[in-house]
Amino acid sequence: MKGREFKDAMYDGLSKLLKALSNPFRLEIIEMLSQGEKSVEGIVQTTNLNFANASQHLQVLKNNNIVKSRKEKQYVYYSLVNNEFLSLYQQITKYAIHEIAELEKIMNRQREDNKALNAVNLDELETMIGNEDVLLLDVRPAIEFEFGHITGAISVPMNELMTQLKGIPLDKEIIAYCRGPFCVLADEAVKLLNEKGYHVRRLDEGYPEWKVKQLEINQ
Amino acid sequence: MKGREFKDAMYDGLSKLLKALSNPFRLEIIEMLSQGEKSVEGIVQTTNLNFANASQHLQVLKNNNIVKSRKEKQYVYYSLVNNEFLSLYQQITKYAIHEIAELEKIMNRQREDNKALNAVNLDELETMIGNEDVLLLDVRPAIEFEFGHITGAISVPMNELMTQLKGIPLDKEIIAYCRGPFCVLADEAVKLLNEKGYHVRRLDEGYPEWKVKQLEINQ
DNA sequence: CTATTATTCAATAGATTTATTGAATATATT
DNA sequence: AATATATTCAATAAATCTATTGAATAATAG
Repeated sequence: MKGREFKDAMYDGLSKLLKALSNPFRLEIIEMLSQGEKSVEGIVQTTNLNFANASQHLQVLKNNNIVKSRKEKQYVYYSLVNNEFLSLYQQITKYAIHEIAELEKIMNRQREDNKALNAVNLDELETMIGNEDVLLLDVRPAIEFEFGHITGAISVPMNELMTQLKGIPLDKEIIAYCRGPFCVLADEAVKLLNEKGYHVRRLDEGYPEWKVKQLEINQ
Repeated sequence: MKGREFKDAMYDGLSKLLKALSNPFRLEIIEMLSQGEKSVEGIVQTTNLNFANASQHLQVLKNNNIVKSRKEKQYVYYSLVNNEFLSLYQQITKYAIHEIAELEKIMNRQREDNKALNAVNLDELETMIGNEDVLLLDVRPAIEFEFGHITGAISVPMNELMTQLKGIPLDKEIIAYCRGPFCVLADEAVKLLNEKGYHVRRLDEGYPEWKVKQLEINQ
């Protein structure tokens, strides 16, 4: 293989990976799968995609080694191929949030609207964990909490927050978190709890980011 | 802005960045610009693109805040927008090389063909720098060496290697490097020098990777 | 002022990507 | 066996991306 052919082959392969990532729906699917495996139906429920379309996007991700699948009964469960990919995805989103001015602006407006501007970051969270006066609140759906959650968190899914208010102490500092920086569940939780008089902030990232950070610490 | 609109806006913005990156020629342009600024003609010379096409790809990169340009006389000089982007690009390529089996295979074959399999990595290089018996050889074009090079390296552009052989000592361990992991200049240098009896290996990455590593160390 | 060089613009055809639709397949339930 | 459910497949039209071509612009040199 001549030098030119080699370069072409490498850039071709790299661009195929990036092409597979360069679609907003597929990015959203990746975020969903970074919470744990999901059936196609699970994907359909939390995105605006129909079955055939979701399946098609999942094929693209699978053909590019971004997700893998296993079949159980009539269901096909998809999940991210490994933590290395998850880490790469997070590095890309982190860059986008901090270096693309337009995205930074949109994000600030979203957080402002939901009184979630003074978010806690993962480093700050670390110093707070174990503190008796801090309550870590996971507002994702229960199934995602079961697949994995930040140590010490309690699960109160966003759609049950109103009915479970009595279980949440008014005198603690509450940190709400969800799927990641693009997830709005924690924003909604902050807004709602704030109006009820709670002292609450959101984590600026989510469970998958915490998980990757733990992996890096323990390696 | 409703939660759904927010998510859509963020994933849209992120996918636009990735779309701008998902073209093999644009990736090659990025690698060229990570050596320092270049005029459109400079890009045309080292890629297989014609002027209009190169200019078009450069516009795409510019519109997505990946490169910036300045005009001097009749020339337009393009460069990467900042080191944060350079670092992201390198993280993506690093993932591709190590986690995409097909690319890893192609790369190993390329290195095997050019006797460059036992490459030195940046950590190993660090322990060798300053050693009197090690000669660090930059085989990129002279202009790229001038824009920046690894401390202590000497410049012998690949196309002058044959004529400058007498200046290269036979008794030293030689480490050749060039633009990065996809660059074949160092492979060719290893092959040529090897056949002439030199003790030579290549750096598995290139000058831009060394530069980003220095930035991280000094921050 | 004219010619030359570097770059961009504009138009277009071909290739690729995507959403939609309806049918096909596979597994479980009755 | 018949039905229901979950998923994939196949075909297609619309949208987008890309390379090519030739013209337009801008700066310099003669």
